[in-house]
Amino acid sequence: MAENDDVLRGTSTSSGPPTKPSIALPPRSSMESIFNGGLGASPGPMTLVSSFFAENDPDTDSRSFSQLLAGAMCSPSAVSVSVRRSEEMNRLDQNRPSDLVISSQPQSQSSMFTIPPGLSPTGLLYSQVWFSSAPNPFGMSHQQALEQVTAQGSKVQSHINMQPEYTSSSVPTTTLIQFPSLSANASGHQQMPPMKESSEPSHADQGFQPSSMTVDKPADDGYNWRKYGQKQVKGSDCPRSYYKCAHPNCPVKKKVEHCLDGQITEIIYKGQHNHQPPQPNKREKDGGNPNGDINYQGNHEFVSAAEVKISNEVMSTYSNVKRDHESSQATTEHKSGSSASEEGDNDSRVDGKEEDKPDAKRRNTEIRTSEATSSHRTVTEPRIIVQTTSKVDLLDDGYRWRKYGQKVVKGNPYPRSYYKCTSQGCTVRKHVERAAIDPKAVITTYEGKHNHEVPAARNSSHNTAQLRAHNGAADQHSFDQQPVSLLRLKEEQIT
DNA sequence: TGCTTTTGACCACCC
DNA sequence: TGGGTGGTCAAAAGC
Repeated sequence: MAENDDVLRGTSTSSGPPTKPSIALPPRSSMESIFNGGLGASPGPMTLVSSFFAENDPDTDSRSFSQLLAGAMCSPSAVSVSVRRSEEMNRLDQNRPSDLVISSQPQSQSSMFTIPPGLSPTGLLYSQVWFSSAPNPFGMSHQQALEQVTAQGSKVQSHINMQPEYTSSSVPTTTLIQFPSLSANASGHQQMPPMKESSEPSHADQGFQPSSMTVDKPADDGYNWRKYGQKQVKGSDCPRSYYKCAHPNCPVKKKVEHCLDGQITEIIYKGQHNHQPPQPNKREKDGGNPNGDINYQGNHEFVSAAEVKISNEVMSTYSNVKRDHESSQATTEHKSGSSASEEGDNDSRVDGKEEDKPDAKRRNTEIRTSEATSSHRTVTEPRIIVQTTSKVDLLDDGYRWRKYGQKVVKGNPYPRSYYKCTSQGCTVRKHVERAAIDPKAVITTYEGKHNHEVPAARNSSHNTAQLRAHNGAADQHSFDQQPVSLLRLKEEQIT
């Protein structure tokens, strides 16, 4: 999908042939299969980042993280451009989520990527939807790309700031998977009509549009569920259905909110399966899951399999087009590159990793899939959040944050942390993560826009600068009062 | 006939 | 303490 490539580079379609990236990339690893699964040829947003680097500066190794970012941001079309979802971008490609923004923030210490509302770095890392249409010229997973990026950043020793919240001691109690939207309706960007889960043939030339899931049975995540209740949730048009895992003695429940049009707006899993997912057919055993996109990735625990399943479901919805045309290729890749995600392997890794998890995490796990806002009804990317005990933290951007989640991602020994602004009525969230390779490289994602002033006690100049960068970008992108996410790649100082 | 879904009612928790 | 809300139960209905 050349159009996507153009979008990713922030260039127009009129630009010349892409320069071959020269960035040195790590070889593909088994971990990669987590992110590319059957879509193995899919570059993710972080691949995009590395692509930026490479494209604009072949000599990436000699440059700092910031320089790399700056270089990336200073690509001909990206310089000081808040691209947003614009008509121009619409022209470039109507088939991609519209809100991916790559912008330069001159006033910021850090370059920023503005990512679609609700799309967290995790979402980016897991993103396989619309990026999946483009071939991955690097054979690089999103996580690897992130690592690559941050590894570059690690070479720079300036202003490294380790945030004290990065601890692995938090006891997660709840896992959420959210499907924030990638596409804003407010802009009038067209949406696909709700797609049936996987049965309807698709054609790429019809224009692939991401869409929320429409399912006859909610979230076929590999387990069998029995509906035991339904309620109309106040303040929502979407009734909420309650399901229990049909497996005997399995405590897992899930709540599914779906609108009248059938679109699932939220899926919340609670608890953890004490059994293996049923294996209705041999497709998965053969190394290809029913959808051919993502296999079980065997991530620590059963619920992780469910996460992948959910991701799988969504991806399968979105990748119908791709699958129709690339099924043979995908199958080949599955067999060769994703064998680690076959169920057998999954089982062993589930058991093995399980031992490394805090018990509390295994006790109560909840997975949520949702769209970020009611006005963003289109695509969804899995965002994985592990809720932990509530904790109020002061992070160095001046605002008061309450840590509400943390997630350890496979391949990254450092947890991701999730914070909410503690100000009354403020919905801004912050997502902080460290790179797997270099913990000094930190990615902070702000989601939303503060509706209040910085708490005075924390309103230092340094913080103000960061804040300005944050809110400045937010202002820049908070069109239509939609939530925005700012993915900040920055270097912080270890204290 | 048995399983699943629907739906009203009840219960518990939180503010 | 009471009302509101979410979660669950269980009988009825549907398949």
